[in-house]
Amino acid sequence: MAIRPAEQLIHKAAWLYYAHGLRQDQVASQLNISRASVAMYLRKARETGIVNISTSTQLFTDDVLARKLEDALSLDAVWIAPENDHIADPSTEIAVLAASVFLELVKKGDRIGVAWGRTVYMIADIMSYADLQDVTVVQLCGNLGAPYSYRPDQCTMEIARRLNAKGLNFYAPLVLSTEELARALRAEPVIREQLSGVGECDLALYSVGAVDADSHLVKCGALTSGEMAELRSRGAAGVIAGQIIDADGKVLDCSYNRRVISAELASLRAIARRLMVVQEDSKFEPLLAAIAGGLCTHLVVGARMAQRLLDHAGATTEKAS
Amino acid sequence: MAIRPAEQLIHKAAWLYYAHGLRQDQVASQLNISRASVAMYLRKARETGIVNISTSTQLFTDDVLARKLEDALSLDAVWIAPENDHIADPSTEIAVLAASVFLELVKKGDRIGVAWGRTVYMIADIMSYADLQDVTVVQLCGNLGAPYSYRPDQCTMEIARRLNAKGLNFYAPLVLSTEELARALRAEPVIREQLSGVGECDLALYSVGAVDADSHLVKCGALTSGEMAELRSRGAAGVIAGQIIDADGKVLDCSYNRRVISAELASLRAIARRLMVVQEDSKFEPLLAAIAGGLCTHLVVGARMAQRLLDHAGATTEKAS
DNA sequence: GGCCTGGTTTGACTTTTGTCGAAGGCCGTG
DNA sequence: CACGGCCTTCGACAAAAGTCAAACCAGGCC
Repeated sequence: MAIRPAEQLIHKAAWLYYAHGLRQDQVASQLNISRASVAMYLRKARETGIVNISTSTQLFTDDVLARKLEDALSLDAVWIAPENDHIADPSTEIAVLAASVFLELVKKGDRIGVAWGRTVYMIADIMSYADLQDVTVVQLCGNLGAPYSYRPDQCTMEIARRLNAKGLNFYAPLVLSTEELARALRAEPVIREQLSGVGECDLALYSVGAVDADSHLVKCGALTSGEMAELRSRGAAGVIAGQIIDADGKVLDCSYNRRVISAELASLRAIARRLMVVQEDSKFEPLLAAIAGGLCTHLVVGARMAQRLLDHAGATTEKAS
Repeated sequence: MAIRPAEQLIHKAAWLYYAHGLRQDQVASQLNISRASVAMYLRKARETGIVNISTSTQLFTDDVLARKLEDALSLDAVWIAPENDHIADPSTEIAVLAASVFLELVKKGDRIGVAWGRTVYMIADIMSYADLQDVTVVQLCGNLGAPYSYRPDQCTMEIARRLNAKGLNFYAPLVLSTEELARALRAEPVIREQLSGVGECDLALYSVGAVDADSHLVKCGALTSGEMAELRSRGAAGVIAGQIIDADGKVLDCSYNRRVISAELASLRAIARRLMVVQEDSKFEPLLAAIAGGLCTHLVVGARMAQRLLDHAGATTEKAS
């Protein structure tokens, strides 16, 4: 597609201003337009990712706590969002951090798997725009048509839009009513192709869900709160990409899981960089399960959660020795 | 190494300002410092690459001319710096563009080979700072101790400094007086290791030198202008990483080349991304030679040079058909 | 202890940038 | 061809950011 003249101007203005360091009025006279227009073009350039302003997230990895956690849980990298005193909203803080970390982890040519949830959508919503060309964002699990604005396909699309990337979503329900139908659907070429493509991803972004009545699975009607309670008593510890896992991070053997259309945990584990983001303190056990299952290599959490994880890790190794 | 408190503050200020979008006075009151300090911290943050402002160089690849050149010369990507009307200084323009392109091509964990020359040093000098952690910059060829400020080791070091990367330079002379000594020196473990490490680079940055009396090789006394003229009559077409190549981009069979300590062209060609930058219009033949020898995959040139290259390519294919 | 020295920090000032309503074009439509 | 909607551009004003000399502080040295 040819670049529209307006876009040319935005590029030129951004180039002169940011690369050459001219002032806005100098840019304006170079391009024979008013300074106010330059200001507008520059705003657009920032909004569309033509210019990219990113801040290093080192501060949050360089923490002692973060280092200890990396060692204790043998993760590749951990970022810890502060939660002390005057941080207005810790969960937003975590999302902002996660968005930055995510953008730092994305490389050109990457294929990115994205799951679904409030956290992921919040990150997508906060994330600044970038101009990665040949990036593909794929949806990791089927849809939950629901009164929610953060459906799986929405998460995928929004992130793709922000990155200027190609979005690949598939429109299968997350969960079907019979195992038979799920099996048949998984065998469908379109679906099978999508699911097998997950293993070729370079980067994954997801959170972990809790197994309680507040879970989206319950809210969206995929499970009743009674069923959820039952699964819980049978060892359910968390939800990853729509699937229920036990405390070891293995897929729980249950009818629900067999009725789900989603990427297999094995293909998730095949993704080199798996970024997990957890906002809520209440998701301690689910997170432990996900970590136990080797479902994350990179982790973004709040300070309180980080402390709990470290305490827990310390306690278990102590017991072991 | 522990982060100094001052650096912590820079990080925090940058984070609040750029990631959260607070105003400077809001940042100031959050951190209990004056707004002026915040402004200073932010400048430092930009200068040290803690925040990264980069503008897409798409504008310069999306050119029709650039596309045609990519096809005609079968290069991976070509960037063309405009040279029309009110561009004050085309060669600076090319360097600025090259610096941006270079930064766009660098990925984390890369090993980067850097050659030497006025162009490369100018790029290094203009290039903005970045905070790549595990990047290594290696020197591609021996040193020319000389009254020049852009010696090979300087280029390497400066680029490493800007990227916050590790610089690996080796202190051997570029050219020795006897072939024997050169052979012996190349066999030295330190040198051999460095030279063999070149093949493992992911990215190379160099320009091409002309074979005339203005060449650095002559200016630095490695060759007399008489010798240079003689080599020229024997088919010398350009200089790459200190070595003289013929019109086909092959190493010229001559005593000088045998006395040089530098990366072999074969190991240069083994580098996946080879960014060549040419500023001077006079380097047309040397550039042709380098391209013929497959020594570049990515090219940054001025508009006039681009046009000449395209005309030339058109002429040769016409003749061939 | 007094006294430099180098680097921060500050308040006051200047310059630059963001924004807004109004005016000006451009294009498709009636 | 006039009209209205939509987007761009403009000038002027308000807000924000950059800058600088002076004050300040800590640490090393006499």
